[in-house]
Amino acid sequence: MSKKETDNFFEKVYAVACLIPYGKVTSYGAIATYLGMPRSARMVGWAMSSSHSQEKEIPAHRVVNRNGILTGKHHFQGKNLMQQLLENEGIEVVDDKIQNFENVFWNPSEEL
DNA sequence: ACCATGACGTTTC
DNA sequence: CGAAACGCCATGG
Repeated sequence: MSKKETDNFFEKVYAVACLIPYGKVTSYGAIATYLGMPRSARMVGWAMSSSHSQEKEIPAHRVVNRNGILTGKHHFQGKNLMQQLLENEGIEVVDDKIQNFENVFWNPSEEL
Protein backbone atom coordinates (compact mmCIF):
# COMPACT_ATOMS: atom_id res chain seq x y z
CA MET A 1 0.00 0.00 0.00
CA SER A 2 0.98 3.62 -0.21
CA LYS A 3 1.71 5.91 2.67
CA LYS A 4 -1.63 5.10 4.16
CA GLU A 5 -3.51 1.87 3.71
CA THR A 6 -6.65 3.83 2.97
CA ASP A 7 -6.37 7.00 0.99
CA ASN A 8 -8.97 9.66 1.41
CA PHE A 9 -10.58 8.45 -1.77
CA PHE A 10 -11.04 4.97 -0.38
CA GLU A 11 -12.27 6.32 2.89
CA LYS A 12 -14.95 8.30 1.14
CA VAL A 13 -15.99 5.33 -0.93
CA TYR A 14 -16.41 3.22 2.18
CA ALA A 15 -18.21 6.07 3.93
CA VAL A 16 -20.73 6.44 1.13
CA ALA A 17 -21.20 2.70 0.85
CA CYS A 18 -21.99 2.54 4.56
CA LEU A 19 -24.50 5.34 4.13
CA ILE A 20 -26.55 3.42 1.60
CA PRO A 21 -30.01 3.07 3.16
CA TYR A 22 -31.37 -0.37 3.89
CA GLY A 23 -33.19 -1.79 0.91
CA LYS A 24 -31.48 0.59 -1.49
CA VAL A 25 -28.62 0.25 -3.95
CA THR A 26 -26.28 2.52 -5.89
CA SER A 27 -23.82 2.28 -8.73
CA TYR A 28 -20.04 2.62 -8.85
CA GLY A 29 -20.37 5.53 -11.24
CA ALA A 30 -22.75 7.33 -8.89
CA ILE A 31 -20.26 7.09 -6.05
CA ALA A 32 -17.38 8.09 -8.30
CA THR A 33 -19.35 11.08 -9.56
CA TYR A 34 -20.25 12.07 -6.02
CA LEU A 35 -16.56 11.98 -5.15
CA GLY A 36 -15.76 14.07 -8.20
CA MET A 37 -14.27 11.26 -10.25
CA PRO A 38 -16.93 10.16 -12.73
CA ARG A 39 -14.21 8.56 -14.85
CA SER A 40 -12.92 6.46 -11.97
CA ALA A 41 -15.85 4.14 -11.50
CA ARG A 42 -13.38 1.29 -11.80
CA MET A 43 -11.48 2.60 -8.83
CA VAL A 44 -14.65 2.48 -6.78
CA GLY A 45 -15.09 -1.17 -7.63
CA TRP A 46 -11.42 -1.72 -6.97
CA ALA A 47 -11.84 -0.05 -3.58
CA MET A 48 -14.70 -2.41 -2.88
CA SER A 49 -12.41 -5.31 -3.63
CA SER A 50 -10.27 -4.06 -0.77
CA SER A 51 -13.31 -3.45 1.42
CA HIS A 52 -12.86 -6.89 2.89
CA SER A 53 -9.71 -5.57 4.57
CA GLN A 54 -11.63 -2.81 6.25
CA GLU A 55 -12.59 -3.35 9.85
CA LYS A 56 -15.93 -1.79 9.13
CA GLU A 57 -18.21 -4.09 7.20
CA ILE A 58 -19.01 -2.59 3.83
CA PRO A 59 -22.43 -3.43 2.34
CA ALA A 60 -20.85 -4.04 -1.03
CA HIS A 61 -23.86 -6.07 -2.05
CA ARG A 62 -25.72 -2.75 -2.27
CA VAL A 63 -23.31 -1.51 -4.90
CA VAL A 64 -23.90 -2.66 -8.46
CA ASN A 65 -23.10 -1.41 -11.92
CA ARG A 66 -25.14 1.12 -13.88
CA ASN A 67 -27.35 -1.60 -15.37
CA GLY A 68 -28.30 -2.90 -11.95
CA ILE A 69 -26.45 -6.14 -12.63
CA LEU A 70 -24.58 -7.91 -9.84
CA THR A 71 -21.29 -7.90 -11.69
CA GLY A 72 -19.30 -8.43 -8.51
CA LYS A 73 -21.27 -11.36 -7.15
CA HIS A 74 -18.34 -13.65 -7.94
CA HIS A 75 -16.24 -11.78 -5.43
CA PHE A 76 -18.51 -12.84 -2.62
CA GLN A 77 -18.29 -16.12 -0.82
CA GLY A 78 -21.10 -18.16 -2.28
CA LYS A 79 -22.33 -18.04 -5.82
CA ASN A 80 -25.53 -16.17 -5.09
CA LEU A 81 -24.77 -14.74 -1.66
CA MET A 82 -24.92 -11.19 -2.98
CA GLN A 83 -28.30 -11.80 -4.55
CA GLN A 84 -29.67 -13.36 -1.40
CA LEU A 85 -28.52 -10.40 0.67
CA LEU A 86 -30.33 -8.00 -1.67
CA GLU A 87 -33.47 -10.10 -1.70
CA ASN A 88 -33.29 -10.19 2.07
CA GLU A 89 -33.59 -6.40 2.01
CA GLY A 90 -36.68 -6.52 -0.16
CA ILE A 91 -34.91 -5.97 -3.48
CA GLU A 92 -36.12 -8.11 -6.35
CA VAL A 93 -33.27 -9.80 -8.14
CA VAL A 94 -33.71 -12.05 -11.15
CA ASP A 95 -30.82 -13.64 -12.98
CA ASP A 96 -28.28 -11.42 -11.21
CA LYS A 97 -30.19 -8.33 -12.28
CA ILE A 98 -32.08 -5.97 -9.99
CA GLN A 99 -35.74 -5.45 -10.83
CA ASN A 100 -37.28 -2.00 -10.44
CA PHE A 101 -33.74 -0.68 -10.35
CA GLU A 102 -34.87 2.94 -10.57
CA ASN A 103 -37.15 2.36 -7.62
CA VAL A 104 -34.39 1.11 -5.32
CA PHE A 105 -31.62 3.26 -6.74
CA TRP A 106 -30.03 5.65 -4.25
CA ASN A 107 -28.11 8.58 -5.69
CA PRO A 108 -25.69 10.15 -3.15
CA SER A 109 -25.36 13.26 -5.32
CA GLU A 110 -29.07 13.91 -4.88
CA GLU A 111 -29.98 12.27 -1.61
CA LEU A 112 -26.79 13.16 0.21
C1' DA B 1 8.43 3.80 -18.36
C1' DC B 2 5.66 -0.13 -20.53
C1' DC B 3 2.28 -3.80 -20.35
C1' DA B 4 -1.52 -6.37 -18.26
C1' DT B 5 -5.57 -6.47 -15.28
C1' DG B 6 -10.09 -5.05 -13.36
C1' DA B 7 -16.72 -5.41 -8.50
C1' DC B 8 -17.16 0.34 -14.75
C1' DG B 9 -19.52 2.99 -18.51
C1' DT B 10 -20.84 4.31 -23.06
C1' DT B 11 -21.22 3.46 -27.89
C1' DT B 12 -21.65 0.47 -31.80
C1' DC B 13 -22.79 -3.72 -34.36
C1' DC C 1 -30.90 -7.98 -26.11
C1' DG C 2 -26.08 -9.62 -26.06
C1' DA C 3 -21.21 -9.25 -27.24
C1' DA C 4 -17.30 -6.53 -28.47
C1' DA C 5 -14.53 -2.30 -28.77
C1' DC C 6 -12.87 1.81 -26.75
C1' DG C 7 -12.02 4.96 -23.02
C1' DC C 8 -10.58 5.87 -18.04
C1' DC C 9 -7.71 5.38 -14.08
C1' DA C 10 -5.05 3.15 -10.23
C1' DT C 11 -2.11 -0.92 -9.01
C1' DG C 12 1.36 -4.45 -9.78
C1' DG C 13 4.97 -6.90 -12.34
